[in-house]
Amino acid sequence: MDAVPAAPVRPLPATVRGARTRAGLVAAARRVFERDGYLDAKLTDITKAAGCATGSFYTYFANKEEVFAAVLEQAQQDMMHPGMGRVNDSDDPYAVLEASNRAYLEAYRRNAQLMGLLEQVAQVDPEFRAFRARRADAFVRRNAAGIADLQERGIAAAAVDPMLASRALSGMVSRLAYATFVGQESDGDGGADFETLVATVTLLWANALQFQPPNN
Amino acid sequence: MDAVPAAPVRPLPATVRGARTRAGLVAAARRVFERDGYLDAKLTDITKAAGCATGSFYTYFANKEEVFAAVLEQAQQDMMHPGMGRVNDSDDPYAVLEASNRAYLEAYRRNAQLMGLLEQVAQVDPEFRAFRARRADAFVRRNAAGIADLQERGIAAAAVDPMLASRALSGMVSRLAYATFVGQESDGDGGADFETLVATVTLLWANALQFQPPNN
Amino acid sequence: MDAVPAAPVRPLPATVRGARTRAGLVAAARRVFERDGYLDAKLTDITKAAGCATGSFYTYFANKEEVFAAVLEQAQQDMMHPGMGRVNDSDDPYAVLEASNRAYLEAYRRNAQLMGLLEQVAQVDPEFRAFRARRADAFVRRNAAGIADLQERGIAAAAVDPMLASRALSGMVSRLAYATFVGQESDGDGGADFETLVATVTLLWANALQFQPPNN
Amino acid sequence: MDAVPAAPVRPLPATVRGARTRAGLVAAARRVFERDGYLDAKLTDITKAAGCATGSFYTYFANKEEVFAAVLEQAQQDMMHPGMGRVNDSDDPYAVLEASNRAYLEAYRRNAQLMGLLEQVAQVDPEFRAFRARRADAFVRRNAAGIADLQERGIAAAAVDPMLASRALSGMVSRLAYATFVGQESDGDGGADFETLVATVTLLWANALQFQPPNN
DNA sequence: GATGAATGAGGATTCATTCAT
DNA sequence: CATGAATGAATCCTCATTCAT
Repeated sequence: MDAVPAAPVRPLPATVRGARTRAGLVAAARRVFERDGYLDAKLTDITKAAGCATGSFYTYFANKEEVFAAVLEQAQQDMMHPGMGRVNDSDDPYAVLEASNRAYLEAYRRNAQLMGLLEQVAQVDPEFRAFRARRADAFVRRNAAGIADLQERGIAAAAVDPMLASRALSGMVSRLAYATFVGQESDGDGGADFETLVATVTLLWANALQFQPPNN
Repeated sequence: MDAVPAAPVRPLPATVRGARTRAGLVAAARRVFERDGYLDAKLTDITKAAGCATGSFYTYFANKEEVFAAVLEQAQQDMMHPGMGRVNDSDDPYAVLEASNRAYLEAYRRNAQLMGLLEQVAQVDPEFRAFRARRADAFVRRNAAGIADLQERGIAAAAVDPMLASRALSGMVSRLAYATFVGQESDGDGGADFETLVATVTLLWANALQFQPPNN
Repeated sequence: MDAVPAAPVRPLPATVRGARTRAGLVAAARRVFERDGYLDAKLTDITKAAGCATGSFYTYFANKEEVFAAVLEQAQQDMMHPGMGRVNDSDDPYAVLEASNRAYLEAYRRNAQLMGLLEQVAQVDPEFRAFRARRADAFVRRNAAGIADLQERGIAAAAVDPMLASRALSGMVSRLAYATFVGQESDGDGGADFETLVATVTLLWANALQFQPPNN
Repeated sequence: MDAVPAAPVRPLPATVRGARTRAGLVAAARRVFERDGYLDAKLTDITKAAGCATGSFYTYFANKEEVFAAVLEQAQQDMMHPGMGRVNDSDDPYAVLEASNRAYLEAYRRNAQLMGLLEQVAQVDPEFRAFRARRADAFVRRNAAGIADLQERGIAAAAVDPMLASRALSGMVSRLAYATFVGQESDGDGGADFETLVATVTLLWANALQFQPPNN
């Protein structure tokens, strides 16, 4: 589920050589994309960086979108953010929330360049716009479920629609992640240190939902 | 202040005719941009839409960026969001916050297409990236000042760095605005009705900062 | 005689204001041509430099060639080189030759930029190519007549066709003038000092024709 | 040494087909340049003449300058003028001089169109202006060395600075070559026959330096 | 599978010249 | 006479994609 777009079940290379070439292209593509941006990346730059001929590209991909999809796919596992799926744990909800936020922000930071790239591509290619929307939506839904659960258990006291609240709060986190890790531009600091980030975001989130102290 | 980029003090047309042509071009540009997106907009489409010759475009603008800057400039007043600058009013802080959020979201909704466009252009043109960053920063700072004020007055009880909190909460609002008004994509509703939006966002914000009930 | 081309008897301005505008345009044109070169000079730069409207240009000139012709015409008097027309003077032929060369080189030096311009325009516009050829030819013929005269009088002993010799020797001088005063490029010295130039050129010329010492 | 400009070590085609196409483009370019002149030559005319697509041009050259450089390069060997480098031969200096002049003029005549083209391009493109200057300078220096040698050996009696004399006399020859072979313009003859040219130029040169009869 | 040359549609940009005011 | 906005033909150059070797 959540398949990367533009990947029409092209059979993976049969030969070992083929696999190597394809892998080289994907790696080169990621490098070139991160260096030049998606739009300014030329297919020939990618093949040049991969050390193979222009034509070889088309043995494995139909176009730029497809390589980008492959790059994304390759990074997916790492980008999978745990979310708040396990909020109804025996653990302290606040701690769970904090762990979730930390995991999300860490993953974002690790793949910051790629996330920035995805943002760029989404502005340009409808398929990736949809892809991004799907991912965001999954994240939002997971968090919405968590919120609803906390509300039911009386831990989140705020009387808000879980879905809308999740949209707002999940957005708050992802926005901050983008601003901090991608849009650094020049500043140098701009963003507080990582732990402060996690702590603040978690606190705001918990406050917003009016987390109640565990009653026991 | 907060000048739109790529606008190197090109003298405005001296003649009435010139002013009319220029205005026509800006209007046409906005239409074409909103219809085709920034990247797919052809200069000739703009002149065609404006009903003038290709060359006339270059009487007023050096390139696409410059017209886009002009489009932006023309929309600036309306996009000016009041912010929370007057939080320390005699009014109820919660009401002030709500008014501020409503104003922001209304302005965003009114200029949704343009905001989407700006997002797109920012991904492509560093000057507009900087411009967007400047605007966002101004918004964040204003809100940070408001938060600090509320903290001093004991109304906002949460022990958070005002700047970071503002970054997070301002981001929450703008992100939601973008998702709601620009990224509607397909779903018919997707977003709750406008008033619910305002109410929820305001509630989450106030909760996050632990607004205290007015003591009287 | 020796009319500058592209000057189709356009009536000079009737009004005083007109005369002033025209003069301003010619002066501005010379400045712009010398600064940007003929090809890169834009008509609008000229009008801008002259401080008048684009359209005004066409009140006095039909195109770039015509202004350039006017610029040339205005400089003609100064560029008129005395030549060797008076070689059969009572004066010492060597002294006459030297005076002639000095005069030519001085005139060239004074109008070096313009001469370079003319060279450039001649490469581009057939009319000015012809003009330059006419001027060169006149110079050559005058010198050829001088040479023939000296030969008849037994002063120039070399048995050469006067016309061909003049072509060679006149070319020698003008070439050196161009190389020295126009094509300096970078060197800094490149050319010996002016008097050495005159002396050497004169000596070579006299030697080439085997000037005989005055027999008396 | 004496590299043609604008040729940034673009690797020559790897394939035979590539070499053929490139060669075809260079040949076509020369034809078009000679037909239309450098400035009026359109890139598409060149590809059309070469029978290939517009884009193929850019596989081998970045722009007009680069093809022109290639055309020049291809003609270099033939344009290499022997000069007077071997004046201190056992041969009769006069004969050596004459041979040198003949060789120079023959090479010039063979490549007259190209020389004219170079003159034109030099007026327009600084890189080629420098190139022309370099070539001219090499020629001048070689001849200056020859003159100095003759002076030392007492053959050239004229008391002139060898460098300046070479500048003048080399210029005389090249100027005459240009006037004769390139600037023919209209006149049917204009220039005497080739042998007369060689003889006259040689005589004037030898006289100018006051060649002494071999003493034996 | 790999190679890399060939393709060519498509769009931005320039600037001399006109002409209504 | 002066003004300056409007015109639009004309070219350069890019680069994703194909295909013969």
